[in-house]
Amino acid sequence: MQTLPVVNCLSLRPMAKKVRVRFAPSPTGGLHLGGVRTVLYNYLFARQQGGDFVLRIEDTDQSRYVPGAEEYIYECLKWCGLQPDESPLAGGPFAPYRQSERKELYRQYAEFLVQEGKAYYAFDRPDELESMRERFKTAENPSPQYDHNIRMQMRNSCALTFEETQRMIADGVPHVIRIRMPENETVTFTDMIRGEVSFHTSLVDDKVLLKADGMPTYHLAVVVDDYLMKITHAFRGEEWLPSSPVHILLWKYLGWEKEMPQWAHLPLILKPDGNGKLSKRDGDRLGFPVFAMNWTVPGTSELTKGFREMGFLPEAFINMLAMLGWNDGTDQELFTLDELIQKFSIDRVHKGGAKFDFEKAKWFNHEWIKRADAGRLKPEVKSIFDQHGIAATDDAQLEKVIALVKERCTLLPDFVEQSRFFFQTPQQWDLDAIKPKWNEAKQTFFGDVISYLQQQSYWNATDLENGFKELAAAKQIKPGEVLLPLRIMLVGGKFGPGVFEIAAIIGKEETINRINLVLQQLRG
RNA sequence: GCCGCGUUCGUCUAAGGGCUAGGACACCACCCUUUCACGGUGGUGAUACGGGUUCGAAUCCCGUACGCGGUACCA
Repeated sequence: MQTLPVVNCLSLRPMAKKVRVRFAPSPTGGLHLGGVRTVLYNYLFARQQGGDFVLRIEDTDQSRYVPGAEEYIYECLKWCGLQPDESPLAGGPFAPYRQSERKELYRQYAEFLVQEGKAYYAFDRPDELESMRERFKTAENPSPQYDHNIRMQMRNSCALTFEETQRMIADGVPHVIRIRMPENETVTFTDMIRGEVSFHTSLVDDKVLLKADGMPTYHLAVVVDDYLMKITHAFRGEEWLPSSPVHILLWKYLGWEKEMPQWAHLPLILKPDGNGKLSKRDGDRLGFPVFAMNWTVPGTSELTKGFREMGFLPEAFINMLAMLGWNDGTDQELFTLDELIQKFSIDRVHKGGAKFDFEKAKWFNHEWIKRADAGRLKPEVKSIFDQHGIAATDDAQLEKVIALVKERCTLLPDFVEQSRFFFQTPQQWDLDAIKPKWNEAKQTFFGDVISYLQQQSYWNATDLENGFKELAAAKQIKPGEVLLPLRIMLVGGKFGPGVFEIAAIIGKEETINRINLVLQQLRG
């Protein structure tokens, strides 16, 4: 008997290449919303496919090195719960994961391309490049490229003789290696999000592959490292789409075409007003965060606020980001990370850019706070209380308070305003809300309330409420007339959970104390 | 300029040739609530434009407009 075909299929499954994705930021500053979303999509895909998620640091531009930026990235990923399987910090089978530490590795590939005639040495100095651009600049072509049209007019190994080239290299003349873009080819590939995309090579410039300082550019490094690290799927921002033909040609020229990852160019996150990519500036201007966490430019006091410090829950932050450009096809908007892993699919990623809406972001956070149980919220709330000098020593009581006020909190710091009066006697009261309707009868009534409360041995919300209302009825006062004053006395303002819940928590002594305090002020 | 990618309520989006184009945020109104919230009900509000193809187009094709991205020895 032959094996059933379906069994054959299954047995072939494990042979399929293991999914490996990477997030490859350059450590130049805070981690932007869009960056975190790229991490997220990478992570979701990797987890769903049982693959690996790699963090690779693209620090090939030494002039843009910013101390602390790399640590900041680790911290962000940790906060978001999107930890890489391999990274400079965690190590892994393909170390090093920092491109600056892989510097020596890239040159051989660039030299190989030169030998193959797919790349060439170029000796042009920066000022020569600039004057070239000046010289060829016209109204129709405001930014001339270093391409096949002008290649032969520059100082490079295409235009110079073999001997001249060799001599200059021997003399140590600084040079770069550029890719030699073909003059008349069409590069076509299938993007997982956009479908078939094609470019004509005559319109793409001879990009620098290896810089004069020996460092690769992004173009070379991304191809070499994705190959060496066995990356199977490459997710990146849409801004990379125009240079994708260079990368695809590189995969081909290096002889790795069969190993090339599948590409997915993610839509951009746009500023809420007007158009354009969302930038740190927009956040400052409009008053919302753009970075995941606070970021201070080293050596300055220039602080950019982050979502974490502004009081977002990581669950909400991730959820919100996931929905910016993706949905599962149903009306569901609230997803846990596990649900996202289960349901994420690249073909449901939207093609167009999405304007960032801070109001919606806050809504996600509010929903997550409402859903979270008090225990989950406790560490965050405690730390915020610490910052505001609120001492919550009794854990059980703190949890009660959190449960009572969380539906009124959109951002974590809202817990301060919403629950300070549980722990501290109000310093100010909204007396204007009581005064207009205040009279002798009410003054007397609250005196009676105090005597009543003093006699109570039971102290819970239900009994207090019943007792208070009975007393009011006995004194011929409508509960509605005295409930608001009572609230102001206990809370200080017109907000907060049920008054008797509050009285139950702050206790007999403090309740009476607060009533007294306000009564005195009302008398004076 | 050139190249590429986009375009459904103000915003995020659903609808992959067939209903009054659905949901969410925000906004407004009402209900609940003797505070504030939560919750509930309802409302305003969109297929950029022009041509095709088709019995029928938000959906497929072409063009235009608009937006964005790229056009660095930055990523």
